[in-house]
Amino acid sequence: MLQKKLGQRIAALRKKQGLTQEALAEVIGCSVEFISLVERGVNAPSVAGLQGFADALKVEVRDLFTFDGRKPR
Amino acid sequence: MLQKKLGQRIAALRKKQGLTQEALAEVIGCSVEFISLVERGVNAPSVAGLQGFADALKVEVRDLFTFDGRKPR
DNA sequence: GTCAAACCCGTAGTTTAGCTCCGTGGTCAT
DNA sequence: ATGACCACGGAGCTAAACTACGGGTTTGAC
Repeated sequence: MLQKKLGQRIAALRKKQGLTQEALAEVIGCSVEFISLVERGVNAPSVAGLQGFADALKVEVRDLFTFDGRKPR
Repeated sequence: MLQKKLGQRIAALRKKQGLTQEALAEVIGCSVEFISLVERGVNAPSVAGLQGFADALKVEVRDLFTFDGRKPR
């Protein structure tokens, strides 16, 4: 449930940056397959990995957990 | 680095709730030792585990990654 | 000053999942 | 019909998430 939403959030942020899965993988330094797994919610990145995703997507880590219509405080 | 700050954040939230490590462990359903490891930044909870921590501490997951003086948007 | 609550910390162990590589096959546009 | 992008399966390695046990330190109350 959580990792599913996290994946969707990451996919959305990636597209907003105009990046392909492969490009994102290269920036982060991980495999393309892993990006796919994460975005589909099959796997979640480790906490250490979250930092890499946040950096690559140019957001704070907490923004990765800021979903849909929820207004950030 | 990240897990260190995460641990401090969790410890702070726990104390704000007036909970002991043991009490928190019982609510979450994990061992007391693990709480200790997490708060000291030795280990980080898995993404699935984060939900448990957030629930027990009565915050959103993203609030676990909202640190120090950083102003939330 | 002693007793206990709360916590730190080491060691050692099991199991999960984070993460990889390789390959296939589907879709869509060009 | 070729290439870019992605979903998906199988198969695997390894680090780390998580546990139990045991001892040791600080703190505060009495």
